Amino acid sequence: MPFEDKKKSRVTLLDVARRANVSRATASLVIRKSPLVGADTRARVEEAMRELGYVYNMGAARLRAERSHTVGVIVPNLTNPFFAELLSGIEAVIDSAGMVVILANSGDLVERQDMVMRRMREHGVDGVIVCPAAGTEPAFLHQLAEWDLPLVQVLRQISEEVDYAGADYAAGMRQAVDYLASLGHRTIAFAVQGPIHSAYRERVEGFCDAMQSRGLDPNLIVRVPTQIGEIADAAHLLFGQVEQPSAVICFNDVIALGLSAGLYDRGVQVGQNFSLIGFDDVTDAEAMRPRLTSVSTAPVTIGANAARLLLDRLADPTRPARRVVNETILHIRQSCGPMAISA
Amino acid sequence: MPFEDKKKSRVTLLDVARRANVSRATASLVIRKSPLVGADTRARVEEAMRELGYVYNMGAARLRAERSHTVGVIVPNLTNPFFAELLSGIEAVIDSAGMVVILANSGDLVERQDMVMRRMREHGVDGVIVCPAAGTEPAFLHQLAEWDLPLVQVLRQISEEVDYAGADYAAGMRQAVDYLASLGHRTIAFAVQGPIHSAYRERVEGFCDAMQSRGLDPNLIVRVPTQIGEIADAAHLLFGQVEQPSAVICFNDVIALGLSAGLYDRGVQVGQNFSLIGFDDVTDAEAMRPRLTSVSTAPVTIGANAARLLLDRLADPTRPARRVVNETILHIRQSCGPMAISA
DNA sequence: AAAAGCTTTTAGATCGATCTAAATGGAAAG
DNA sequence: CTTTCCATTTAGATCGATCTAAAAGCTTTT
Repeated sequence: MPFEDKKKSRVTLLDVARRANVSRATASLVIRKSPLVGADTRARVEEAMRELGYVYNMGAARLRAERSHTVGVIVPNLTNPFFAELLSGIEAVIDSAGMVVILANSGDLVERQDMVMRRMREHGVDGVIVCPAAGTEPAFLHQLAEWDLPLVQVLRQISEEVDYAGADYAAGMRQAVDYLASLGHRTIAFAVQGPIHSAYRERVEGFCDAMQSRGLDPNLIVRVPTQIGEIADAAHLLFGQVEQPSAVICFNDVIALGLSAGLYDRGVQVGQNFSLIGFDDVTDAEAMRPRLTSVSTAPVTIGANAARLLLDRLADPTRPARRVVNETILHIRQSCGPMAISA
Repeated sequence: MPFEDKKKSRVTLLDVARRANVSRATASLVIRKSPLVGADTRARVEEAMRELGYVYNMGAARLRAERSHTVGVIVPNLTNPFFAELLSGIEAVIDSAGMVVILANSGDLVERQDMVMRRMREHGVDGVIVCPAAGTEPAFLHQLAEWDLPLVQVLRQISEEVDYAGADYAAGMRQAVDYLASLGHRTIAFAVQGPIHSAYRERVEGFCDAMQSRGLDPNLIVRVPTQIGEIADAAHLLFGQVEQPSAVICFNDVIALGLSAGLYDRGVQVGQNFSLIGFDDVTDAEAMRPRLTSVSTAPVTIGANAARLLLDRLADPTRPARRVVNETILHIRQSCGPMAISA
């Protein structure tokens, strides 16, 4: 065998084929688990691969086959534990499909999102899962369609005609309002934060609808700072109002954590004379005191759903768009109490 | 121009070259910003690229050039916000170097780590940043070296002869012990958790050394559950001891959060008659009540350091291994008080 | 005017797989 | 014994870039 390992060069499929006394084409069929190849030949090739320490070269394969086994994931903010959980769900499903995740952070900026999108195309991803940056235009999605790059929207939606995985935020808000109302609360505030996007609007609308359908005033919406350390200090905003709320629903658990601390600072007993509900039900909710009652949106599940949507679409690019909207669950703990006590 | 856009096929460099009346080779030089090409020619080619909507094909380039502009990142657990912040630091630096991150989760399992590593090789990553799974053997690193795949260890180290980015955990422990000692505490517990790895050992050893050098007993080490919800219930472990501790240092902030809740449940006033110090200084530390005094390890910075180490190594594979060990900072807030009050 | 020395451009081979279309070999059918 | 059919196997073109070594244009020197 003159051509064994000349120098330091990579072991190629041709090397394997030679060693197994078959053609390059046959060796290729073995790798791809084609049923065409005979059992003994297959064994011989696999043996050769093992002996030579062969490593498949995706790059070369992709060039010819037009599939990269690669999925782009674009999130607006990695630092937020919520997105980390989402990512974890995506990664698990993509990985078990034998593909890999190429990760990018848009910083919730459309320009960066465009840049990152371009880079994904350059790397030839088979599809992308995107949580669209606030302010993303529908044109963005049309562009992608024109490039025929399969896309799944996650958590936020720009268009109804494109696959989407998220949670039923409006229903979650209704659950929160219903629960507080059942405890006798009539004046309920809503603490919001951050950039405006579909998930933001769904929550606000969900809150307003739920309040109005019970004949309650839905206008007690207060914006709190983005910086986590400053949220506590914003608790006073709850008390400058014309009508004094006895409860507050938070846009997410980060706000809930901050306001809980701020209320504590003011000597308000959360769960006793003031009620507080979070949104997302992150793991910390269980570790807080009082334990946080929160609407669970199960980010890991949403991520897994998004990944499955993309895999399905890759399998059949012509299938109609689907929307997988996860049910939310109100996780009741200790941060709410009956209105009677608040009086 | 007969060959414009035949069907739906991708615009190739050859198309661009034809449109600009140059050769494929010249067009290639333009893309790679070679100084060899004349200014007018460059302009013409760039114009053609724009007109045709050309997208660079990394896959093809990589095949020939043996560089994929791709970096593998392997973390043991995406769900942990600490790793999410780390990832964020890595991504930012890798991105600004014009490369992309391929992400994988080892689940802190060596077998999965091997699998994932193989996949990274198949995708032809230029290098990897790994937080090694607990129980990773030095052989793993030698293997990588043999494959000459550049690697940077992050947060945990298996070998001293390979690039490493982390924090000075031992010094951080000393800061915590020193601070508590300065407040008069003599009996200090250490609450630990999770799999055993270098970062674990460094913290434990740092704690023991710091205690011993002050003549204090370093044997009050208690293991708490991994599940965040169960940590609070484990607070009783602090009180079953022969000698009653007046303070506890936590392996990380998750434990601190849990124990803080557990102590609250038992009516212990953290910061008044019991002191508690966290480790990592995650953003939540500021939002807790009492605000958590914690040793900051700055995961985003560590991630950025790791990414820079890898970029440097890619630039010069022969350079000697470096270790970038970040200083920790004790962030004093409210969760500790003087021993006098505890009495 | 020829030679030498630049700068700029290019043809053609190459990377390592996949794909197409055809060849091969053996068993079954005529 | 030839023909047909099926299961395997294969040669050679191909994907879209980069690389090498040489050619083509210029200017400057002799």
